[in-house]
Amino acid sequence: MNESERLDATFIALADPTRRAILARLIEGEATVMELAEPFDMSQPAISKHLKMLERAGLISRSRDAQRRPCKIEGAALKEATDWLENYRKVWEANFSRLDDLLDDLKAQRKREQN
Amino acid sequence: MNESERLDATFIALADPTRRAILARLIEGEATVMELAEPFDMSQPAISKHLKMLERAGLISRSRDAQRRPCKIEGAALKEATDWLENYRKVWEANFSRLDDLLDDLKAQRKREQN
DNA sequence: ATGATATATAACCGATAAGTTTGATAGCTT
DNA sequence: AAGCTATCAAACTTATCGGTTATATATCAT
Repeated sequence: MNESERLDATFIALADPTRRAILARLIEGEATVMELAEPFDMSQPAISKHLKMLERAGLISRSRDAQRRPCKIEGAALKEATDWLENYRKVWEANFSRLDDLLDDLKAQRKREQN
Repeated sequence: MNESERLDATFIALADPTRRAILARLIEGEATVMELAEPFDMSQPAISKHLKMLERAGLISRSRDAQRRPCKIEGAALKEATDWLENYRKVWEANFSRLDDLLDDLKAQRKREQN
C-alpha cells in the first residue's frame, strides 16, 4: 500500500461511528472481540468486519490469547492521518491569516488616504 | 447533522484521492469546476459529484460568478476532523508514555531487588 | 472424545459510491 | 433569437459497505 491507499483505508475506517466508538474503547486498553461487541446492538460478525477494516488501515493490531484475539490500538496510522490533516489546516490557516493581513493593509491604506 | 454525522461525512469525503487532490488544489485559492476537473482523466459530472460530497461535509463552499460556481475550501470541517484525531492521538500517546513509565519503574525495581 | 467458548468465513441483501452517457438549465455573446 | 460555455441532474452499471444468518475453526474444559 502506498501513502494514498493508506490514507484511503484510514479515512474510510474512521468514517463510521461504530468504528470510532471501538477506537474510543481501545484507547483505554486492549479488549477482546466479545468485549468490544458488548455495547453494540449488532452481531459478532458485524464487529469482526469492523475490526478487519480497522486492522487493514493499521489503526489496530491483534494478538492471541487462547481462543481470544485481543485488539489494541496502533498509533502510526492515527499519526499519518493526523499529520495529513494538520498540514492542510496549517496551510489553510496561513492563507487565511495572509488574507487577514491583506484586509488590515487595505484598512490602513484607506485610513491613510482619508488624512 | 449532529457531530457524529458531520464526522462521518468529513472522513468519507477525505477517503478518496481525487477529493484530497481537489482540496490540495483549493488550498491555493478558489477554482471553478472546469479548472478543478482539468487535471483529472474523468468526466465533468464525476467531478461535480466529488464536489457535492466535499460540500456536504462542509469542506468547501460555492459561490456564483455568471455561469461559473467557484469553489473555496472551508476551514471549520477540516478543524473538526483534525481536532477529533488530535485528541485521540494525544490520549494514545499519553497512555503510551504511561506504559513507558511503568516499564521504567519495573526495570528500576528489578535493579533494586538485585542489590 | 465431547461440548462450550471465541472468533472467522461465506453467502446473501439492500443501500450507497464512483463512474459513465445523455440531456437539461442558466448565463454569456453576437 | 441562436449558439456557446459552465454546470447540474437523471438514469444506468459495477463495486463496496454494513448488516444479517449459518457454518467452520480453534482452543479450552471436562
